[in-house]
Amino acid sequence: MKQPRWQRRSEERPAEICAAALEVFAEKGFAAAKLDEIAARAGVSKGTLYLYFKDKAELFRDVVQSAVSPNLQALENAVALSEIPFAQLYPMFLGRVAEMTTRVPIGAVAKMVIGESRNFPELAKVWHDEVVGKALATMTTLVERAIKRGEIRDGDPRLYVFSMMAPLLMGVLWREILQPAGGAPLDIQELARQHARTLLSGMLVEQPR
Amino acid sequence: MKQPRWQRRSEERPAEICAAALEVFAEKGFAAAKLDEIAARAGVSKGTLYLYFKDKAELFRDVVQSAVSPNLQALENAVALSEIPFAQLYPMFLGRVAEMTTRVPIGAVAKMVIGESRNFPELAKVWHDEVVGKALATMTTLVERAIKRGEIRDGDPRLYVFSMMAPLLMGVLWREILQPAGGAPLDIQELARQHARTLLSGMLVEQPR
Amino acid sequence: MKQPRWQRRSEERPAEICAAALEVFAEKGFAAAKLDEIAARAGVSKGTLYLYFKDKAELFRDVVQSAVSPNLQALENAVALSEIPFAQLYPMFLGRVAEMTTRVPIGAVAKMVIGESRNFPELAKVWHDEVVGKALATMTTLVERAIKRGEIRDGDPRLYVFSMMAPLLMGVLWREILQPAGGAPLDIQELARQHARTLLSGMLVEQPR
Amino acid sequence: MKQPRWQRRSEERPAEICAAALEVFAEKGFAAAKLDEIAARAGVSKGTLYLYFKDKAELFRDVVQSAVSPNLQALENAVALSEIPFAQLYPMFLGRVAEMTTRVPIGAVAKMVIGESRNFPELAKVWHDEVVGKALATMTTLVERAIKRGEIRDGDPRLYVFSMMAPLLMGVLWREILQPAGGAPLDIQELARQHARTLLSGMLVEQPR
DNA sequence: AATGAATGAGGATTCATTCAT
DNA sequence: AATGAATGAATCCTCATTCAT
Repeated sequence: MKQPRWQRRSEERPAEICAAALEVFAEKGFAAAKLDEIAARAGVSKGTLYLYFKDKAELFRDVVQSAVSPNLQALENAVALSEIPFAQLYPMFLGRVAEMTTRVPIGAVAKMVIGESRNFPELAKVWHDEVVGKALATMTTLVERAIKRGEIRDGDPRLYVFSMMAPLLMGVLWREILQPAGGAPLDIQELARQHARTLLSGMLVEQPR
Repeated sequence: MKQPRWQRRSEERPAEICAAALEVFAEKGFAAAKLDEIAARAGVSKGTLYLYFKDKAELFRDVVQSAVSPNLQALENAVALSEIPFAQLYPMFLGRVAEMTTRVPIGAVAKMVIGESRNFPELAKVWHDEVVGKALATMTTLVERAIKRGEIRDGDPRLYVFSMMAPLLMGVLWREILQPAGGAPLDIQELARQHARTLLSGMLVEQPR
Repeated sequence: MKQPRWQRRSEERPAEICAAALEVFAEKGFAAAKLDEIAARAGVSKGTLYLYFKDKAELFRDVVQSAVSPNLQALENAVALSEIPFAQLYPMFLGRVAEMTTRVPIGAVAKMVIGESRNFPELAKVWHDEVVGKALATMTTLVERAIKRGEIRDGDPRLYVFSMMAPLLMGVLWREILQPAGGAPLDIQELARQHARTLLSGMLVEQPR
Repeated sequence: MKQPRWQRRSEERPAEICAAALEVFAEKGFAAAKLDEIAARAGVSKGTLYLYFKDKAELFRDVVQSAVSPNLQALENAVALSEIPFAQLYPMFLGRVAEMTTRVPIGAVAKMVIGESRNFPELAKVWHDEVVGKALATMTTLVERAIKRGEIRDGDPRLYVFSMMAPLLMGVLWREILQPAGGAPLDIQELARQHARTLLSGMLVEQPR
C-alpha cells in the first residue's frame, strides 16, 4: 500500500530497457516487437522509453551495438595468443568462443542482424567493420603466419578462417532456431572440440596423430 | 476496341506473386514487407493477392515452403550417391550444394526462416522436419556408415555433419548480409573445394596426400 | 439493410474532405483539430483521409490554399474596373467585397492564417504573396492613379488602402470571434456603405455633398 | 559550500512565467505551445509551473487576462478626454493607441484571442465584455455625443467606431502576421495620423481644410 | 477474374500532469 | 519551493483486409 508507484533510477534504467528490448527484438524481430511489451518487461511505462531513446529504431540500434563490445573483447584476447603455435592456439580459441556462446546472447544478436540487415544497413556495416570483419582479418593474419612458418598447409587463409569458425555460427543458429522447433539439443562445446581436432588435423602439415 | 483492363491468368499468377513476395520478404522480413510493394512487383493489384492467398501469413508460408522443394531434390541426389566412397562423395556433394547456392535463393530463404522463426514456429518446424533435419539425418547415416567401414575416423557423426556443412551456410549468409555491407566478395565454390579438401583430410583414416 | 457500407466517390471525396476540414480547422485551430472529427464530418473513415492527403499538415495547407482562388477572382474584378472614377469605384468595390464575406468563409480562413502563421510560415507567405500583397499592390496602384489625376488628396497610397479596407476585416473578425461571445450582430454591408461614404468624403478633393 | 539548486522566488516567478508563456503562446497557439518550452524560457522546471498554475489552460487564461489590464487603462484615459471637441479628441486618441501598440504586445494577444476563441470561449467573452465591448460602448457614446452636438455628420455611431479603429487592428495584424512573411514594414504611427486626418475629414460637418 | 477505394484495428509517439526526491 | 523522472491518455498514421464496381 505504501509502495511508491515508481522510483527514480536514471542510472540503471537504460540498461534495464536495453536488456528487455534485446529479449523482445530477438524473439520478434524489429517490426513485430511492440514497445508496449518492451516497456512491460522492463517494468516501466511506454513513455519512459522515450526519455532514454529517441525512437524505436534508435533503441534497436543501441541494443545491437551494445552487444558488440563484449565480442570485441574476445577478439583482443585472441590476438594476445598469437605467438603460440597454431596447433595449440586454434583449439583453445575455439573453446573460448564456444564457451562465450553460452554466456553472451550471440544467437539473439545474430538473428537480429541477419533479419534486419536490409532495414538497418548501418547495423550490418557496424558488424562487418567492427566485429566480423576485424575478427576475420585478425584470424586471417594468424593463419597466414602459420602458413609461412610451415605449420599448416598452403591454402587461401580467408577460406581457412571460414572453415574454422563456421560450425560455431551454425551451432548457435541451430540452438536459436531449430532446437526450439524440435531439433535435438546440441553441445556446442563438444562441437568445438571435435571440429577443432578434425579440421586442425586436415590443416597441419605434420599430422599430430 | 478497348483492351480489357486485366486478363485471366490463373495459371501463372500464384507463381508470379510468390516470386515477387520472395524478393520483398527476403529484403524486408515478414512484418516490414508491404503487400502494396509485393503487388506492385508482381504487376497486380493488392486485391488480387487475396484471390490466391488467404492472408499475408499464408502467402509468407507458401513462399517459404515453395522454396523447400528444390532443396529436397538436392537431398535425394545426395542419397543416390550413397554407395560411392566417402572420400569422393563428400567433395562432390559439397560442390553441388555450392553450385546450387548460386542458382537458388537459399540465402534469402535462410534469412526469412532465421528472422521469423519465433513468429512462425511452423516454418522453423517445417524446415527442421522436412529439410535440415532430414538432410542432417541422411548425412549422419552416410557418415556413420563411413565410420563403420573404417573410411573415416571415429567421432560423433552428427557433429561431423555440422563441420562438413557449416561453411557453406556461413558463406551464404556472408554473401547475403555482410557482403552488401562492404564485405569482400566470397567465392563459395572455391570455399567448398578448399573446405572439403581440408576437412576430409582431417576426417579420413588414410590421408589422400 | 441492403445499403452498401460505403461507396466509391473518388471525384468528390477530396472536396468533401476539404469542406469538413475547413469547418474543423476553423473552429479548433490546426493542433486542436482531430482527424477523427474531420473524418466523421466528411462521412468517411480516418484512413480515407490518407488516400487523398499525405498528412494532417498537408490537408491543412490544401484547405487554406483552396480558399485562395475565389479571393483571387475578386481581385481580378477590381482590376477590370480601373478606368471608372475613384468616387464610384471604391464604394462599388467595397460593396462587392462585403457581399463576398457573406458567401465565402473568409473569416474562417483569416482565423486559420492568423492563428497558425508561425507554425505554417508558408501559409502566411502564400497569403502575402498571392492574396493580400497582390490585392494591396493593385489597390495601391489605383489610389496612386487617382491621386495623380487629382481625384483624391495627396497621401501615402498604401496607408490609404489600409484605411479603405480595414473595417471589413475587422467586421469579419467581429462576426467570427466576438459576436459568438455575446457581441451585438454586425451588418457588414451597411458597415461597408457607411465607411465607403465617410472615408471617400475625406479622401476626395471635391466633396460630393 | 554548495549553491542550493533552487531559490525561493515566489514573488517574481508568476510574472516571469507569464512573460515566457505569452511569448510561446503567441508564437505557437495554445495547443502547439509546449510546457517544456515555456518552462525553459522562464528558466524553471516543468514541475514548477504547477506550483503557480493549476494547468495549462489556466496559465493561458492568466496570460491573456493579464494582458487586458494595460488596455483597460488606455480606455479610462480616453473616457477622461470626453469633453474635448471630437476633432481634437479622435486624432489624439488614435495616436495614443498607435503608440501603445509599440509597447504592449497587443498583436500577440490579438492572435491568441483570435486563434483560440472557440477553444476558450470565456476568453472571447472576457475580451468582449471587458475590453472591446466596453471600449466600443464608450467610443460609441463619444460619437453619439459628437453627432448630437452637430460636430460630425449623421450616421450609425457604432459603424463609425469600426471605421475609426479598424486600421490600427489591421496594422497590428499586418506587423504580426504578414510582415514576418515578407510583407513591407508598416509605420503604424503614420497610419494612425493619416487615417485620423482622412476619416475625420469625412466625418466632420465642417471641413477643416 | 480483377481492381483499388474504403475501412478500422493496431501501434508509435507526444506531452500535460503527477509525484518521489 | 523546486526538480525532473515517470506516467499514460490522447492522437496521428500505417497497412492488412474487405468489398463495391
